[in-house]
Amino acid sequence: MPRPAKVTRVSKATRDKIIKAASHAFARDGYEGASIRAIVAEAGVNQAAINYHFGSKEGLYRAVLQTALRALMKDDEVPQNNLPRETALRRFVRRQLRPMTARDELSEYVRIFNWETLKPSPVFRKFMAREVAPFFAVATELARRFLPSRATDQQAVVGALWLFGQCSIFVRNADQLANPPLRLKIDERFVDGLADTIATWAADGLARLPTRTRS
Amino acid sequence: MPRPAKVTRVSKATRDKIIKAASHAFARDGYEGASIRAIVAEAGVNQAAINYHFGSKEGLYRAVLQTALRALMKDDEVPQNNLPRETALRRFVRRQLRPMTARDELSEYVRIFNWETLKPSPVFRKFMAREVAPFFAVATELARRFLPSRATDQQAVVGALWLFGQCSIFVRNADQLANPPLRLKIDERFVDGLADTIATWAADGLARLPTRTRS
DNA sequence: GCTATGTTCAAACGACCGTTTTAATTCTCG
DNA sequence: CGAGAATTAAAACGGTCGTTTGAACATAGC
Repeated sequence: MPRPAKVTRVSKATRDKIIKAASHAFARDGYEGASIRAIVAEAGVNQAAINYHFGSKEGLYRAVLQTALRALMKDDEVPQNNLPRETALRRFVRRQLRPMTARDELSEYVRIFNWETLKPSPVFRKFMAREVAPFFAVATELARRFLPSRATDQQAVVGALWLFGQCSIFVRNADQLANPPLRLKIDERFVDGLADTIATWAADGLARLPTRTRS
Repeated sequence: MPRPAKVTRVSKATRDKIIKAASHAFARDGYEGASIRAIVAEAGVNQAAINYHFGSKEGLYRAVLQTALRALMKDDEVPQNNLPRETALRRFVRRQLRPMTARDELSEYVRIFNWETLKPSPVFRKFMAREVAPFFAVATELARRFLPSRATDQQAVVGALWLFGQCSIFVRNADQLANPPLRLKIDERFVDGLADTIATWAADGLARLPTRTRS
């Protein structure tokens, strides 16, 4: 099981092609469902290249998760505390909804994480346990700006989770919304309006968080 | 590919054992991830029994979906329109949250449907397209009781979906909530409180559905 | 009890899986 | 340029998958 020591120009190109194709495959079929043969076919590289460059399928998945997390956190890492909380919330929601229309890398990454929430892979558990924390912290901070000052940490976490949930349900079901029997036309304007709606609901909901939640 | 003509006593027992084990497996690993060999091992039957009784893995999955849907719709089919809308909403939410604590068949069925929302199987698309409709209609009707009278059908559908989403995100992440770093103690009392919270939020949110949503 | 039919069983088939091996090719650098 | 390392390539390995086969077993009806 040789592994590259020096990283040459060509090998980097191969690595990038593999990761790109692997993101496609893992997003579409999940970790177990995606096959190495399908990935190398799409990437146009040899099958052994994956084991050579990443050691194993797990190693490749680790690399994809790394790439995904970096891309997803890129703009969220700087909490927009300088903005009015309503504006910050609206932007957060809109960003979460972006995969509904943007069929780009970002929506693939979101899908990979959706797979992980349903059946976490061992790779994910080990690798992500700490890396996701700061990403989640942004949402928690955002939620706290709307919560009553007496809210506990746990309530803030629940609020943040609630926030993610309201967005992700639409992202997850975007295709079903677009198809019969609903046939919603999901374009930028629709998502903009939806972001307004969710932001409004969420702001109201967080502000009146019942203290009974942790009864 | 022989199939049973008469259904005898013994064959029904075998069928039931298989369906029970298959529900376990499909809920845990999804349709593709679950293997026939694992199912028959858990059921304690021969491997060929599945092809004999259900024709194929797809046929078995169809039977499981049928069982699951029947169980999930059992009490929801009768819309509780005689109750005050707040009570009906609270009960609906509480029922949706039931799998958080009830580690019984019902929670397995919910998990199977979670798999399908992430990657619908051909079986599901064909079989469920119409069967799910009445189940979803109950939620839509419930949402409509809170919406402004001017709300369109599509807004009611979005409201219903929003309702499902608020519940399912907690169901889906129940395990993560219970584990570090949160360590929430998810018992009946917690879920009761959570149901109150969600019902309150949802009632408020639906009542002030912005008309811009369908811009 | 015998026959016919329903049901179970062990074994095998071909296909696909992730990984390894071995050899050829390409690149890097003195 | 040429030696040595890095990378690609093709083929094969062992394993699991869903399905099929053909014989053994259990059951029902006359």
